[in-house]
Amino acid sequence: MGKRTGVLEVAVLGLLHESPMHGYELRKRLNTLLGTFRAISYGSLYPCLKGMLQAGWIAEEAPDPDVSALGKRAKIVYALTADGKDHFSELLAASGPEEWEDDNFGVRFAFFARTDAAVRLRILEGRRGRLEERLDGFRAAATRTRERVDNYTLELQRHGLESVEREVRWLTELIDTERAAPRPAIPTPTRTTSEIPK
Amino acid sequence: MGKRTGVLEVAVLGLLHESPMHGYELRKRLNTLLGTFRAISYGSLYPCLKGMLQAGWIAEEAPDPDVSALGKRAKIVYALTADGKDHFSELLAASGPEEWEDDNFGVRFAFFARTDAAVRLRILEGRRGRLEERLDGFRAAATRTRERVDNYTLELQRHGLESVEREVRWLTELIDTERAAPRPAIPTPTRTTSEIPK
DNA sequence: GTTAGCATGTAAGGAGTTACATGATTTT
DNA sequence: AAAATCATGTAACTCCTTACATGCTAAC
Repeated sequence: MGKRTGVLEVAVLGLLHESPMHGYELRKRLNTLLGTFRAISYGSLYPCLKGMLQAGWIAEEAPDPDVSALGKRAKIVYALTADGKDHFSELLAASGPEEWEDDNFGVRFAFFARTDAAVRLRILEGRRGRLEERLDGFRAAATRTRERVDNYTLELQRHGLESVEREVRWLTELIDTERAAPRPAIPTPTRTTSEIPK
Repeated sequence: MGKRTGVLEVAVLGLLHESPMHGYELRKRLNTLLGTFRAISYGSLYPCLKGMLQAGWIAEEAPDPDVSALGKRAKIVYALTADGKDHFSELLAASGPEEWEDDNFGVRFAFFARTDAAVRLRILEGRRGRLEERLDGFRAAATRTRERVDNYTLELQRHGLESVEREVRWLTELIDTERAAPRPAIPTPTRTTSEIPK
């Protein structure tokens, strides 16, 4: 299935890969993972979980018997299935142009520890290339529009340019480090999924 | 009407405020204005123009008679109406929390030259405050999650933190400059709209 | 004369948001 | 006993994108 995989799905898979969790907690972890800016809402998360359940990538864990015995409503804890683990691995193996677009890059980088070293490198270089293209476009536009534009617009463009240049330098450092000492991807999740069959 | 005004609409109004333009050109100017990253597509722009026409903020200029005489299809050139000019002024007068959110801030800043000095200052300070909150959240999360997180995630967060700190310094410089020498908003468009009644 | 770029659009859909609705549990 | 925050969801909507469709015009 060519299901267009959004940032959210990857992030959820990645977090559940570490350990099972319920929706509310997932959302909090998601927001620190994605940087506080991308504030995921429940209106996005729960439908997403629903879809992933149907796809068979995650499953509800058996409710805690201690809690159920007390007549309390147990939290719905989700865990990765074997299929979900496979699916996540496939996603982490991808290194096409989409992986270094603004939105995707963040999530992909966040799970680099589990990503193959060669894929890591390709994504870092891809992103750097993308940003360098952007710099070229910027600078070309700057010489074209010079004088026709007020100081504020100019200042905004200058700041934007510097931000991108800074990110390029950051990427270069990372690439150099990767090349000097390529670390293998960490192989196993902290928890096996064998107990939760599809 | 509480019509939720998107980035696109503000940007179009602002550009047409400088001079009338047709859609294709507008899109190019839009993309350099918004920074090459936010690549507006025709599928967004033309429906947006359509809506703005209906709202009465813009109007089609009379086609160039020289071109029409040759039997060629004239370009559709849009210009601000008096209503559109008013509407744009109202938008530029807004300085609420929405104005310093990531998406809006860029456009608002781009048109600072036409924005009232006091409003400018409030937006800059509002944004800085917003980013500082974000820094606090970041750092709190960092101390909470320390050690529970791998090096890549850590590195991503570190870089994000530094980027935000950098933007805060930038804003502080701008605010200081504004306070030292507050410049009045430039008052008139380069072209009056009196010739294009609603 | 064909490729590249100019110019205008529409239809379908994606990835999320806001606002709403509900109720349990913990803290003050 | 009130307020906060934990916890789970749904419905409607927004803003924008992709992919498509069409044709003109300049450059090589």
